[in-house]
Amino acid sequence: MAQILENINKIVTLSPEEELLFLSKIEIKTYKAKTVLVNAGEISQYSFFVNWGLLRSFNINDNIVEHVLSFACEGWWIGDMYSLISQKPGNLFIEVLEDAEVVLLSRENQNELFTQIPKLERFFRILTENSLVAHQERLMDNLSLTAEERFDKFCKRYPTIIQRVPQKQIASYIGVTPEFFSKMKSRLLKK
Amino acid sequence: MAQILENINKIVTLSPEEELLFLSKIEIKTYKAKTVLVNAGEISQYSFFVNWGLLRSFNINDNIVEHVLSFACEGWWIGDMYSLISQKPGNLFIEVLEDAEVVLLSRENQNELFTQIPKLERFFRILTENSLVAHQERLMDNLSLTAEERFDKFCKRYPTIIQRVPQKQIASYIGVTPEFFSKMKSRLLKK
DNA sequence: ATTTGTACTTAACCTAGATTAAGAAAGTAA
DNA sequence: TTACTTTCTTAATCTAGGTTAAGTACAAAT
Repeated sequence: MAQILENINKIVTLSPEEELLFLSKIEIKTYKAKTVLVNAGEISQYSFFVNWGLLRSFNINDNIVEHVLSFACEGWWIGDMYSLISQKPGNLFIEVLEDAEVVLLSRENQNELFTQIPKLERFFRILTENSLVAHQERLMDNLSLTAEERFDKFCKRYPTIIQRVPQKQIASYIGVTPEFFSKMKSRLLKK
Repeated sequence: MAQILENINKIVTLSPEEELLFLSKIEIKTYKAKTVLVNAGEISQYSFFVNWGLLRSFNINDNIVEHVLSFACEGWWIGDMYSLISQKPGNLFIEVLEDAEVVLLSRENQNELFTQIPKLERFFRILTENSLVAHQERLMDNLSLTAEERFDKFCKRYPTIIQRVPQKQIASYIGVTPEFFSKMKSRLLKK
């Protein structure tokens, strides 16, 4: 039930009172697959932590092509950070891919918690640092690796995701069309 | 002299004593152009804040091609975040492009400051959040925009950088070869 | 059971950008 | 001032990956 506390306590140590305070600030909801939690154009109010199930964030460009920014399964956070921190309309959609139980933490509550429990600000500071490093690496990979190499890295890094999402979404994540992904895959199988 | 304090006070408010404590934890150095502050393969110990001058971070892939991750001029931070937080050998080089005065903040001192002055942890949390958002956008841009559109965005976002660095490094930042960049540029001039 | 939609494949053709190579500018060092 | 190095340009050729289009394989919905 409180696996989110477990997740937090891997990085900082909350006292029982702090844990209670934290729990009083969150909501838990379950969603069916295909539910859209955040729409582009809206101002985001929530970060999401996945207890179980699977979500993704993506944008849609002018040519009506989707690009997957991230997947989030058990134990991962997801949100439209740009909209959350700027409080301007975001560019991301966040959608449920598999029925999911999700912890909702509102921006206001999060900011209150930051002053009430500095250790939580540390937790999110570290979380954000790790996310930044991952994005920097993905950016450099997109600049210097081939699609095949990016796919290879994706498989090693997120072996469980591959079984769980339609392959066109993996194609989108690594930055190729579904058609090319299919061609590449059959090429790899021949080896 | 203390423009770094000005920079911090735009986001959080330090008391005079906190400012003094902070100043006691940093070093200021000047470097000549072409100095390399961080080498790939080394474990990074410092974050850098640019008082004046210009730095860049980049990596070199297996084919000996450079890819610029970021530029940093007056008022910007730069560092090899991956190596700093993991304390493993990094993949980045950080190099001085124009003679520069730089504030050095060691990882140890930064961590001490985080506990001594929680507001500083907030400052860096917000800084990291903003950087993450910028990297997310750049990632999506690389997936969905043409080289020309990325160049256009770069010009609007960093108008001063263009005058100051060799164009092959802008090419590298937006993710094209110098030859293609040159072709694209002359194509744009004809319009 | 049949339609409807969504995911995946295959193949022909196309293009943005890479590669290779060579020369012109321009900065730097002696 | 000359020589050396680095940057930039131009042009021919090449390729990773995109586009278009048609067909297949399932699910899910009626």
